[in-house]
Amino acid sequence: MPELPEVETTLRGIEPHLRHQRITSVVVRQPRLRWPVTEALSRVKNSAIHSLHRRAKYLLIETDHGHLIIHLGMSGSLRISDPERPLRKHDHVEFKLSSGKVLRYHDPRRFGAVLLTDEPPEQHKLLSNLGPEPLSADFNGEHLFRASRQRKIAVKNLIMDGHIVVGVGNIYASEALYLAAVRPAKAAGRVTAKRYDEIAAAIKKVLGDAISMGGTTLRDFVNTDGEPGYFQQTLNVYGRKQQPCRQCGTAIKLKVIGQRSTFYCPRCQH
DNA sequence: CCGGACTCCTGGGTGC
DNA sequence: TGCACCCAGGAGTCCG
Repeated sequence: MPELPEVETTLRGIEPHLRHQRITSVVVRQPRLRWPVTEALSRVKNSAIHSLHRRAKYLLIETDHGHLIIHLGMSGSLRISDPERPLRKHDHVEFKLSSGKVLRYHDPRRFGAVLLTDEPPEQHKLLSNLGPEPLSADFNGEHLFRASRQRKIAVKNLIMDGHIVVGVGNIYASEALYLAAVRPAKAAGRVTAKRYDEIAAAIKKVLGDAISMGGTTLRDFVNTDGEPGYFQQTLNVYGRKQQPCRQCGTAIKLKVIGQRSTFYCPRCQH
């Protein structure tokens, strides 16, 4: 399940293979993704790729004929491949490149998206109301503190709200709150400024470490079937229900918050 | 505006 | 080994 570090790792993996390329054709095998992949996508045929960027978990590919906006949902991946390589089940969209390689979008659960927009991507409605990037200087404890006043939602839901800060998925939300020693269910409006400093720092650490890890284990994105080095970092709480806390030995608890599994140490986190 | 529920989908795990 | 069942999850959308 790609979280922000995996999306960043994907970007870094495919970027060298797409830079200075032209898209020579587009094949859509399964148009039913999060939003239908329409015929309009074929407009990128015969256009040059100028740049790749990431905003939140969206990959943005600038071409002569608009920006491709790609989201991996929770099971999506992008891979550079040789065209004669056999298709895998769920290889839904393919871009042929002037290099002779192809970029394949693969997504078993089809929660992802492949869109094309004429607008500057930051003005697209999916991107226009997003909060700051978690690793940017705009994101800090003060930002969280201000955004959380009068809010009754659980602090975990606050940090997972893309309007507040982008890129904090379910796994890293639990991990960051563990590092910050804050109970996930605590009302966001009742968390102090000081503790938001710790939460912001923990988010930066968890995501930053995961990106470094992705970078160091980055596989060749060409012709690999395996996933790149996702989740190699040691998780402290996520998925560790009933297992001992690494700091104090207390059994890790599982609690569903906002329909999502949430893990925490009842002794270390308050 | 806010909070919470619902929704899309398939693979993997479990229990019988 | 097969089958029914349940669950996971990003994030947009809807409802009260």
